[in-house]
Amino acid sequence: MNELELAKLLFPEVTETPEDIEAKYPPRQLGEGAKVTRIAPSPTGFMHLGNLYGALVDERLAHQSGGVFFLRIEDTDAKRAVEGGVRKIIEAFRDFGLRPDEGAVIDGEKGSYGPYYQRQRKEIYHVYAKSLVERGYAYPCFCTEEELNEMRAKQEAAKETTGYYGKYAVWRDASIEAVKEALAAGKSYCIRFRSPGDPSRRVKIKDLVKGDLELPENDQDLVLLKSDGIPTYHFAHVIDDHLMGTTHVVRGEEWLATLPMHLQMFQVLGFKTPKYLHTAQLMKIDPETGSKRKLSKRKDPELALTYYKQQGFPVRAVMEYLMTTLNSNFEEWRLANPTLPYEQFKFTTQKMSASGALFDLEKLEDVSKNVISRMTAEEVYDAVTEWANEFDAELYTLLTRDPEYAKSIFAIGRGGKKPRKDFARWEEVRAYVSFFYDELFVRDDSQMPALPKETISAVLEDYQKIYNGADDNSAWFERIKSMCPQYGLCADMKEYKKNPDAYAGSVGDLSMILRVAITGRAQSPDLWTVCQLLGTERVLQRLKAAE
RNA sequence: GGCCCGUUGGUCAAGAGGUUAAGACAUCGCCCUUUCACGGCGGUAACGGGAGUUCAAUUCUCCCACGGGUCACCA
Repeated sequence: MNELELAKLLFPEVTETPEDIEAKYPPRQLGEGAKVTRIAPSPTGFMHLGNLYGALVDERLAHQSGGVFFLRIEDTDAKRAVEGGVRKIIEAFRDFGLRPDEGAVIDGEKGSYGPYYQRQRKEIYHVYAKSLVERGYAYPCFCTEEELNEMRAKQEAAKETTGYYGKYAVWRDASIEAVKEALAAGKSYCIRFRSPGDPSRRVKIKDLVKGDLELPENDQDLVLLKSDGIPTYHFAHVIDDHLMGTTHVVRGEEWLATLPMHLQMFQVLGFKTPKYLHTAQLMKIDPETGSKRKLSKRKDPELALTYYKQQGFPVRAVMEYLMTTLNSNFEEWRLANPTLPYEQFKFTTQKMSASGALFDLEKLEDVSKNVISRMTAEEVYDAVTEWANEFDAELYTLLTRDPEYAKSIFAIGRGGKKPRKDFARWEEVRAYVSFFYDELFVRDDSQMPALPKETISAVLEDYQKIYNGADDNSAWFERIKSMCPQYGLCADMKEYKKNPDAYAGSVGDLSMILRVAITGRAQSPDLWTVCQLLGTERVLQRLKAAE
């Protein structure tokens, strides 16, 4: 078989050589140890937590080392592409604060190692494919889908390894006449790799997450170019990451099985192999079966990035949560450095876990509460209104009607050494602030203390007479205490705890009556502060309404 | 089924031959307190099983079990 003739026959349009292409992608001029990483999603229109998880590793690795982090769109599968999918990807990364230095952007792309859309790189792949044919490392295969299915069925029945390899690689050693004949007949074909591998031999590779690996060599004649001339992931990965100068490939561990293929191609093409990081899958406990399983797009809404946006988790909270699962020493660092941005944490691949992390929503909420507690009232206000503008129109209207009032609500218990942690998501703000707005206020009388109705009514009525909005915190509380004796309540909690039977109740009960009347519920921030914000008129109104 | 990866409390996890087997979340109790929250103190709770190597194994080796992944002209 004449390889040169075959190559010319298959790729008449290709005039360039690999050397020509290489010349257009000079090595990057970066500092010592600078890492080049990439996030390479398919435009399926669905961004999930796993994408973000990997992207954060990429971003940190690159930016921590003075390297480059770029976004490449893997749109080689026309069937799965979704209208507007690319836009969603770009927006999702932007929303979560991950900024690629190069690659696809909203209207086009930036950077000099493009194109960053694989469909636009067709000619490049063809140059390398042609070169492989010339060198005897690739050949056309005219098998139809039916033929391949049949072959697989036979292999399964015979309990043999399935696939296109060895004696099953029927076009591997076809004569040039046979190829010409098939071509003349207009048969559809793909270009396959002529694998030099032998599965009884093993390849050794050190994965930065998984450690030392020993895998059987690949002997599958995988498809390089599909019949439409577009490459498969495998071929595109090798060519692109070589040309774009990727130093570290971060991807999910589902790629481990095909790693030997990729290593083999890097070798045959004479490319330097990048470092690999195969990250563990994010798992969750299936509520139905109770067992651990991979997060699934279909079953788990919390996997979609849009879920976090809707729920109103602050971006930083999601990123910090991801950091805690990514690097086990992050939490320790965070405790020691409560106010530093996570970007200052030294992220290392050594601390990455090789086993799959269970996604833990409760932990996320805890992280989120901490993140929110560190924000200023102003920042909370901005974030909540931005969220409400999209997801809760009524709340948005109420908050923006009087921004200063809203900010003073968020300022309660904030800024000190022990900030309150009332909510983890913006979605919870509505309930939290409800009693500050008459439109949202609801009183739950079942929260009233177990005292006779007459006592409760009397307290409410009497308090209206003596309430003074000008009281400071201690004068305010003294006044409440002074009311106690007339209802047989104990004004001193310590005394009450010693002799609970001597009294009908305590100042705590009296306070609770007022609390429920004013806030509608048994839990609220400091009542005096709440009253100050509500203003005398509304306080009296609510006391009266509760009588 | 073949191949590959993984397995420390309910969850995330540190530990890399000799430890009272960290810490965080969750949970429970106590304290602080007019409620809640915050905070403080304390409790319950773990090395999947079996062989082997060794004076010593959670840590090394092998087998098993379990969980996961992968076996496409999808990524």
